Amino acid sequence: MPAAPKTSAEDIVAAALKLLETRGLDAVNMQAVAVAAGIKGPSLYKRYATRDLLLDDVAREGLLDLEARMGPARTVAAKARAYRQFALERPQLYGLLYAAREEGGDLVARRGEVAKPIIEALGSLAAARLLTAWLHGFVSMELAGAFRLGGDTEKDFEWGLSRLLESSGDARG
Amino acid sequence: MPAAPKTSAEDIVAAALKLLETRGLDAVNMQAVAVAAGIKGPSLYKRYATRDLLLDDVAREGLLDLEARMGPARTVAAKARAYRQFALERPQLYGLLYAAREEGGDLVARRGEVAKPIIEALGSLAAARLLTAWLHGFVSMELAGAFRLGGDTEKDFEWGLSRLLESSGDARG
DNA sequence: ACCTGAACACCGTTCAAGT
DNA sequence: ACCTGAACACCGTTCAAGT
Repeated sequence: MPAAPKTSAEDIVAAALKLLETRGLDAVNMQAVAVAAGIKGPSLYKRYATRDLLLDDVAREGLLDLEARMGPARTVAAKARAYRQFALERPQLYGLLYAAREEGGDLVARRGEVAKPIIEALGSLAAARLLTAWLHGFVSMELAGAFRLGGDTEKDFEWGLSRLLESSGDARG
Repeated sequence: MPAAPKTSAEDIVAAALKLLETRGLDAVNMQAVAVAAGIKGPSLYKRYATRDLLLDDVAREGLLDLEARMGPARTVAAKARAYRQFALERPQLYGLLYAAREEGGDLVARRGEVAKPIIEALGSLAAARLLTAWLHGFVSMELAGAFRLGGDTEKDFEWGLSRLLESSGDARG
């Protein structure tokens, strides 16, 4: 007899995302995700052959959220601020986005999608790499507590941003 | 009867570092590190209460290596190149350096030490944060394969570096 | 087709006992 | 003091059996 699914791909990824932000990456284990999605651990393997593949899908969903967040921002500066806000609001998810895993997956390509609007707006691959590297580095270090001692992180972000956008023709957001 | 140690802190960290670079972070487990250092798994807990504390010590050693590598470089540009070379040569170790773990540890402070010479040379905390954020972001993305498609990574690095050091009074290395 | 309980391997960690 | 074997908990993963 054909069997009715008790859950869906959306529910599974949503359950994993919730566990990730509320209890951290370690809490996103196959058993916990499965139960949160209404099934048992082993059943999850019908959909994801390994935990890494599940995490890839979680990251993919996170990248879509990030793109949606940056999309409406018209200037590069506004996109950069939206990027940072996303990382500050969902630090565990942001950490997952840049934790390289599966070789076979297309995560690397999907990460590249985030940078595309910036490359187009700046009109230069080198300039886009300068900005995106700084952006990723800045929020990574901020999340890791690297700026804990002294200084005004907010001001440093804005200062760096305007410094990097100098003479690049981007309207100030 | 007092018992003679079969190994030393140096041997343990060295064994862990070797496992890290040759077989990745997952291979740095308590059993494997212990055996590589000449003892059995449970004995390692006499020196490190948890695996995370062992990894903290490995990261601490890695940061000392990184500082030693950057030390001789006289200009900020040369320090930045040394930083990148270190990351490219020891990617697994570099990944470990910036993977936040123990709250109680002093790793965050030790990471700050690496930036100190750059802050001093540039004479501005904001300018140092701009450069170190870009540096960390650039090599992180490079290691993660973000620059896989198109462009000349080497040239982009040099371009970004000179762009960031413009009008900062740093002699070209 | 999809779900489940039972089982296995591996790893972090503890502990009582050895020297 | 430091080392060890045995044991436990937890988790990723497999599999035979259910519907």
